[in-house]
Amino acid sequence: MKSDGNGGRSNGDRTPCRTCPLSATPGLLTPDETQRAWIEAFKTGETSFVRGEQILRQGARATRLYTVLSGVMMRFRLLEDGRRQIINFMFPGDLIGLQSAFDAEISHSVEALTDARVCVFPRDRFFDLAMSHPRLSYDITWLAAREEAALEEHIVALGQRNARERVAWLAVFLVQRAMDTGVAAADGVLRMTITQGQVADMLGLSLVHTNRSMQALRRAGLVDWTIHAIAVPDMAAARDFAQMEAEAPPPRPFI
Amino acid sequence: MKSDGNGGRSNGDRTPCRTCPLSATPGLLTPDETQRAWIEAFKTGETSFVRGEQILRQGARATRLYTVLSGVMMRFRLLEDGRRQIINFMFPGDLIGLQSAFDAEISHSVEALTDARVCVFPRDRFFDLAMSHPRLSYDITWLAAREEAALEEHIVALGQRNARERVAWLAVFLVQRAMDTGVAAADGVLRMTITQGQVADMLGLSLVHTNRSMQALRRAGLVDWTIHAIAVPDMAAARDFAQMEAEAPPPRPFI
DNA sequence: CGTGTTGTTGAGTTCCTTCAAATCTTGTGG
DNA sequence: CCACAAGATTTGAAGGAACTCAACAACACG
Repeated sequence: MKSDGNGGRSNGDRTPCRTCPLSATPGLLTPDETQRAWIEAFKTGETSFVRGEQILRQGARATRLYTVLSGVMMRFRLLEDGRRQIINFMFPGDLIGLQSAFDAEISHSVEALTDARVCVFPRDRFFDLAMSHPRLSYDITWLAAREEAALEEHIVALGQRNARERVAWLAVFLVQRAMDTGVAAADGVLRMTITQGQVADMLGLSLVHTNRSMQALRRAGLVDWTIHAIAVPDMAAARDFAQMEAEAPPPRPFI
Repeated sequence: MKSDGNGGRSNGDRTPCRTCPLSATPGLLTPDETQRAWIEAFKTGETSFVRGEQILRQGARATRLYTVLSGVMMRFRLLEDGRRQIINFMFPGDLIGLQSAFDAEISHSVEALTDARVCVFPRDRFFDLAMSHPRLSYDITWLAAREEAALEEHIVALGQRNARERVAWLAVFLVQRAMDTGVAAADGVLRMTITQGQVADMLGLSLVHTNRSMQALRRAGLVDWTIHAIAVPDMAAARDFAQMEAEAPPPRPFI
């Protein structure tokens, strides 16, 4: 094991794409044999991160693209005065650092929220890949469009919902996403360590007010969110409270 | 002239891509001769919209993709109770409806903020285009990634800034964007009709508070925003007030 | 068994919203 | 060209949502 420039430990075990763990994920569309071969050729290795480690650092020059193999990550932006805004989350199958394929400097950091493992691709071969394998390029565009839709949701949440609605919205979003990607069982409980300070930074609320909002939702029986786990006993009720529309996301491709 | 299903008037004048008005825009990378031919083959026509008309309607099934040729548009989302959140803006060269290339139902509406003209592409040929012309597909991914970065900014603004900072942020964003795309001269003044109600819906603020914030910025000499025009006399000062980082966007490709 | 991190609670203040009404603009028809 | 209606902006006042400051309790880790 050796440490690479970006932190995290790359390790010799390189899962062949044929036995990619993501193939077992119900919400993901497994690529066909041909695509798999292309992906395998593009891939340079794998890296593991422990909870709290950073995959990308704001302001750095990006040299890689990643796909999440296991674990959950968050993407955030730091302001000069130290304030932090969490932009969104990455679950297995999500692509990390697509913007960095185009920009010299990255505008955000990415940190592991749980222990995580990622698949590594070289940034400088991305253009060639896109030219020679249009099908993969198409799937990447698909992923980018979907990511955009998620950010759209986040904007609506921040712009139109009050504190308790935001907390409920985020809980439902995370638990749903986790169930879709196999990170959580289908029982509405996501076991993951998130501090209230992090929740506050996702939702644009103060820590104290976040705490009180979480308590209110717990008393109401809608969301029981502790540092260890998020539990949403009745997804429909919580969704309703947060004014979310039920959506069945179509299966997504992955790289 | 005849009206098509989505509103707007398509008209017989079809600008050949060779003389595309976007070529004159400083912030846009004109495609080369080969690409231009592909684009021209993909294009089905042009449509004009007057201020207030809708290009896409939330919940409808999408059949087309558009590129803005002239004018400014906004993309927004309606909640069940009538609240509205404006997601972002489209300036010349921006692609409209990329998500609709993948999703059956669109999650937002798009409306013309000024009289506008768009270039129309058929959605059902998008996949074929991506397969046969990887270079165009790559550029579209580029655009999607850039759009994502803009939404990221919006999230930071809503999550971390107070009312006056948000108004200043939006003013700078719009004026800068307008100057980059040739919609406004390089004098920091964007002549465009935007009501305070619209501004409120972009920023997640009440109309009354939006009004008071705008007045405060006017008194401070930072932003003079009337229904007819946005004036930012000193971009650097306004940017500083809104805690924005100065950025020189690289030229963007367009379709 | 300390020490640092995270969560909880109380009190006071600020920011933002809501409601309501008045003024100003703009467009339209007579 | 004026009168009028509809839409947009402005102002005041009061209430509520969210923030800050500050202290303490619970927990996790070496």
